Amino acid sequence: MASTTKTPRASVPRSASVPRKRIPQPRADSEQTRERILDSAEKLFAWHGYHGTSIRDIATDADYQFALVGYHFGSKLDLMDRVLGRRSEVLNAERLAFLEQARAHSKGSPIPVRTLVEGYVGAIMARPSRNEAGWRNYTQLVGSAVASAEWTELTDRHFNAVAREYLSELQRSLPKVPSEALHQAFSFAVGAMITACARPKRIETLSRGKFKSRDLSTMYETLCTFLDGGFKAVASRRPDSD
Amino acid sequence: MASTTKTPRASVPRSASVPRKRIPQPRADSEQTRERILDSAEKLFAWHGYHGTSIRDIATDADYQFALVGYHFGSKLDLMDRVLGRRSEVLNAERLAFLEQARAHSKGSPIPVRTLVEGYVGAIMARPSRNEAGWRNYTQLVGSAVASAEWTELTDRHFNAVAREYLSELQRSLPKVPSEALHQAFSFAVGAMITACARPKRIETLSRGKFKSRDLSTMYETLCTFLDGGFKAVASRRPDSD
DNA sequence: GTCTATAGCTTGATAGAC
DNA sequence: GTCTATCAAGCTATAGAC
Repeated sequence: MASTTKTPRASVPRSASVPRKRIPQPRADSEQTRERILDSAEKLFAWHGYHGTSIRDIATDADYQFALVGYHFGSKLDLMDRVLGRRSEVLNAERLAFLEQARAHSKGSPIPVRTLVEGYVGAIMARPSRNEAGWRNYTQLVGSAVASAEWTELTDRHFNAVAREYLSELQRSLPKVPSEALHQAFSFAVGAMITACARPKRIETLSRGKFKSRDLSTMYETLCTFLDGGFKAVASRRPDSD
Repeated sequence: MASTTKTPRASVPRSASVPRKRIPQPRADSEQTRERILDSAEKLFAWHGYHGTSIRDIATDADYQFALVGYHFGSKLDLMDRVLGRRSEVLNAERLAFLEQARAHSKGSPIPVRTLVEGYVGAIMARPSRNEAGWRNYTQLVGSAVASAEWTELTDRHFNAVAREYLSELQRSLPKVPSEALHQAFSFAVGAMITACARPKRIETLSRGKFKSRDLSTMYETLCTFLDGGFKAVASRRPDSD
């Protein structure tokens, strides 16, 4: 399972006793070790689920002894939290930056729905870099975490703050939509996005192999159109009269 | 965890040696036992995931000894399959019946997109009976199964056939939409539906408790509008000219 | 059909050498 | 920072009594 090329750390002569070895700050390769463990955990959690993956599996995949995982991350649950957090921080920062830019650009007038959708969805789907294996595993993991009851607390903590920012901006753009319906629509949109990310191959099996599901950016355009249309349909629905 | 009232089977004097006891056909209460085990498995799989639930947990919840689960269902995986299959058969039958009826009603002309959406989504969300605990657990379980890589084979097997029926009917209603885009749109719709089913409380946490997410039928109307709008937006998109 | 008992394995965590 | 060794607890599966 693990064919990762591991730099032969042992053979690097780290000058046995460096003149001033101060505080036990992370060594040069410590960070690299942590990253490789996170990569493996991310991959295995994504493919076999949290409980379906053992710490031993992770350590083996990363090519370390399994006690090291505990040393660096504490409990298995803490590890899961770090896996989710590592890239959610990137996503959150990008989505907020996009929002700031859109706000600046529109100078107080409402931001088009399509733009908001593109900002939120684009962060995870439109960047070519997001098709690197690590990100694919991550989106897959987040997709199943968001859909499962077990991880509500964790995913809420990592994603809700920014989601609320977009939601309130959406409300400004669609002032006539009742807030409850908008919350519902937003969660539909997130659901569509997240399962598209988590299981991009669904198109392949549904069409019996007729359509190869190349990568996420293939779906990005259609998804934005779909969601934009969805929001607008909810917006133009006649007010409930019953 | 288990407060299920269990009929005291032991005290029912089942006439120790019935005149003609033929083949070991399921006894009267055998089916009831199987159902109760399935109910417990469904609930626990939904809340803690497949690997997060042990056969012991299931047996305890159902108030039986854990060896009995193996006796009735074989391996844990077979049990999962039965849990998924039990209600998917109901859903599939209803969705197909709806489709038949819609076809008969429209006499050869295309069925409106909104109608197709209502048929597919309605089977799982619009029936008040679907808010019974068992169905709620089931939708939650299906939601996480569909979103996770582990269960692709299983969920495909249980749901794809009917999904394809709806998909081809959608294509007849929206003949100008490229087949690939329609496949994508359909999987977005399923994603939105399934996460709405799996995590209906998302609205609650997103709105910080402002909106109680009563039950699935509350969202049904908005979801149909949203999806209908999504399909139509994809349909009216100018053909890609790049 | 249901229960008791147990075999054989894997798990998460940690103590301690280097 | 990394590895070896070990632990108690939990797991699935099954054999056999009733």
